[in-house]
Amino acid sequence: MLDPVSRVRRFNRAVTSAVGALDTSFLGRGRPLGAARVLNAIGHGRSDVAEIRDYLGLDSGLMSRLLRSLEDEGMVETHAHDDDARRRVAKLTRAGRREFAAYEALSNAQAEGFLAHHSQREALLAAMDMIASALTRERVALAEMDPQCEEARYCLGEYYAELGRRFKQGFDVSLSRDPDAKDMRRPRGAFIVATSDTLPIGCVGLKGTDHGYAEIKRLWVAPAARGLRLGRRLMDAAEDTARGLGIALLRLDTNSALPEAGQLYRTTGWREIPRFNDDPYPDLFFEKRL
Amino acid sequence: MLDPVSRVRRFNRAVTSAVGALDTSFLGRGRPLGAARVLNAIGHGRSDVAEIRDYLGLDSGLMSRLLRSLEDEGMVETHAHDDDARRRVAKLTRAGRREFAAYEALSNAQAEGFLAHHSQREALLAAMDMIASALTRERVALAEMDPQCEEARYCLGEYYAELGRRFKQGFDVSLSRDPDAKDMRRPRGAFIVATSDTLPIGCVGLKGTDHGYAEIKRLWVAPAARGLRLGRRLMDAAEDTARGLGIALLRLDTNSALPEAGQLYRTTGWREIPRFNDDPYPDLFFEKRL
DNA sequence: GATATTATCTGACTAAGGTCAGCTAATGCT
DNA sequence: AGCATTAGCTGACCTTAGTCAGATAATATC
Repeated sequence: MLDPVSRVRRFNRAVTSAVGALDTSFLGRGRPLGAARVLNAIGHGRSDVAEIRDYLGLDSGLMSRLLRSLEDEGMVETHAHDDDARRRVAKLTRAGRREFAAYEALSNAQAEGFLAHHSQREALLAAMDMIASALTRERVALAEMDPQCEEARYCLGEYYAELGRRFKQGFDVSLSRDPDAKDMRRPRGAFIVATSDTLPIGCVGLKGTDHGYAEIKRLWVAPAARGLRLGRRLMDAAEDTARGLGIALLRLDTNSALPEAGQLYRTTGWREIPRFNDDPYPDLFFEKRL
Repeated sequence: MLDPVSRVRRFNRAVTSAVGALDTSFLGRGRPLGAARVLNAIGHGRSDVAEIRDYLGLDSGLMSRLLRSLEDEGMVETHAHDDDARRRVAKLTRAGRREFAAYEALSNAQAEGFLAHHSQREALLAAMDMIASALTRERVALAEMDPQCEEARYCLGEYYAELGRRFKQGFDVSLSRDPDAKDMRRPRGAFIVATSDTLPIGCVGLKGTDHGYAEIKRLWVAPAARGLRLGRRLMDAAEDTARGLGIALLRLDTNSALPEAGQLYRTTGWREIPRFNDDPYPDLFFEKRL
């Protein structure tokens, strides 16, 4: 009853019936689930027939028939691909977009229903984020992004908020040596964001300098994604990027109030060095030769 | 991307594919899912055909055929019920028990796989408990249990641990006026446990005294189940039980370090009264006339 | 004892999902 | 130009899940 495996299995049971309920509500629109899935895949922007087939794991014959039935219903139109007339591209008709919106409304309603009447929404959402991250761990994607894009700004905002909570004296970005966005763009540096199924869950910045080394900045992992060794993956990616840019020496600063960060650096080949800047927040300094 | 509904839907997507993976692994044993479910239901102790049918939501014709196919495979034997020869009782054969064990092993392996390589197991399990409780909120069952049964002891252990964390001075059961188990058994009192799909998630004790009133003791709600208004449900059940036992006056003590408890009492008809015992831990005392 | 109710089973039927071999037309390669 | 490959389509077929109307036998009710 109380061992970890039983708890996971209890969770599985609870979730299985919830998933079944959503499927049932989808059936309410009078269309088999297979066709509804295809329609939704197209609505979410997947247009290439092969891409949809791959995403939904369908046999090509079945896919073809489902697409045909949606065409007969007037929900979908297909055209030959511009570059390759063998390939087909599907798009929603006006009626199809209306139908897709109805499915979206159902999904949203069930999500809202789940949150409704729960007085600890934020805790519940954090739990869901954590589980979704754990379940899709092997599908976490790292990608270089502009340090001023929406995803990056979200990560940095969360990062600053967390420093504010964890530093006794709080954290004020304007007092810190805020890296210039242009120093974290190629070819001087880079900014890497980890996303799990559209949700940003971590980031790291590689900041170019004019002093013969680059700096690692803004390493952050969302609370929901801790325990997945994402920090290590981000650092590996940042170091690889640095190597690719021909950078031979990396430095970083951190604070002893973030022990898990120091621990990560120490176990991945970083060497503690004396203070190399006058930023008021850090009290620990590291260096790594690539 | 970051609004609550998107986060719930991301969770749904993650979980849907995980559930599908478990179903697929079940298919690996060469038996359709329907038959596998019946076999597992029997393995988990459901023997009455009608009970299984009801649990799995199957049509009686379908159920009959699935049971027949399991019999043909030699996994299951059915007999007429002792008291009513119309009813049938199913039990696993030796081969059926072996097959059931194989399914159990699959379920356990996938649960263990989920937990494996995750360095924050306890946080992950707590998140799963919370979500499972929220999903099965309307299926939380309150039942009177013996205050010394396994479920009750688990709840009390968690309750003491939580007091230890929340009281500045810690909590030592032996210093508190630990209610005698016999005072929380009928007809003097009762002990009520809330369970969600086998997991105990809350409790409350009704302790009989010889002073013309009964006391509410050991009200506890698991962290994973907070926000579901379970505390209120437990209190309602305890008060109903007290009424049923002919008790006209209830008292309780609590501590201002547990503000949510005080809040609950104040909004449900309890009236603050002066200290009525010499227990060192409580600093707030309430009374309610039924 | 007759009649109604029940628990389960059987046969007939349907929908949905899925597989597979072969077809057509476009494209890539030499 | 000729051949192989690729993307998608079609027809034939199968399994699973599910529904529904009786049939059968045991039990409950009057």
